[in-house]
Amino acid sequence: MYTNFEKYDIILIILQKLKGLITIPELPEVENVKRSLENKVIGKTIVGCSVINEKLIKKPTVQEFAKDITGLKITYLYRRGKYLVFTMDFSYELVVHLGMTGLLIHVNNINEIPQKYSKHLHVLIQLDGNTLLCYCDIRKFGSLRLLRQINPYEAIAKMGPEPWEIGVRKSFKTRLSAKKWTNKTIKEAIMNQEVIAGVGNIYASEALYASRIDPNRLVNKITDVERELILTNIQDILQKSIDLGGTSISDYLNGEGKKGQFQNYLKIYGKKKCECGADLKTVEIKGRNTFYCQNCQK
DNA sequence: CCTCAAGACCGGCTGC
DNA sequence: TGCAGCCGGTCTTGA
Repeated sequence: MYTNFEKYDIILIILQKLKGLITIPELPEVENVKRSLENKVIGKTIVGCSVINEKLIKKPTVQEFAKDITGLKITYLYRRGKYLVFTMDFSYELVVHLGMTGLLIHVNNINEIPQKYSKHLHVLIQLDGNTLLCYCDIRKFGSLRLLRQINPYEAIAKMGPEPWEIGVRKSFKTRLSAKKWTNKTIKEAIMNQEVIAGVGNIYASEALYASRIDPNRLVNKITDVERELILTNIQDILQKSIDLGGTSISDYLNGEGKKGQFQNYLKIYGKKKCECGADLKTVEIKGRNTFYCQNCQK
């Protein structure tokens, strides 16, 4: 089926099967969506909008969303954490979150949407030049918000630093030192978007494994050196995944059937055994499945 | 007013 | 074949 992708402008590839688990769009995947999409949509004017499933439109009302977005020109596209933000004329912003199974795809015709997603098409945005920006979502965990720039989206306003922004080390450590985290586990803390942007369940597990730190440890027991190490590993792992994710999308477009290379570098998430040979443990932290090695992570 | 844990939201998939 | 339960990012709810 991958050969079919050759003629499609696939913007996001998700649902890579991994021992019963799935990869969901976290920072690296959303970054690749942004890079793939920006050249296609910047400068385009929205000439129409159809909302098939109203549940995904969070702001404003569905009727207002479709009416207000029509006629706006997309001037810029950026990523903030796991959110995609389309900057528009007249100080509007379209804020999109892909949830777990969101797909943003730019096509000439809705028939080009992969079959798997076509029955989960929820929002159709017509661009000038007769192309379509489609939002599909199997589990409907995603969201679209059309906002005025003067009223920033709260989740983004209070979001922690981007992993590579200037001052991230200081900001990360300051936020991690907040009273609310002292008796929480380190994994829960780094998964929270207010501590650092873009880290989800998979990358939290991987970064803590790379840091040799037990995800169950409480934040107030994590030394300053260890906090630095965690941030460094978050940066390295996310960057590597961004780079590999780009390769993956390119492979799909080329119809080579490759599933991307990032999963080949996973050390812990979804695994049964550690590289050291020990059986991995799983524990539920904040309702999320957490993998770690009792031998390597202390 | 605040914090915060738990529940809700979903449907493809697995396993019994 | 049927169906309960798993999975998880974010928002909502209620204590």
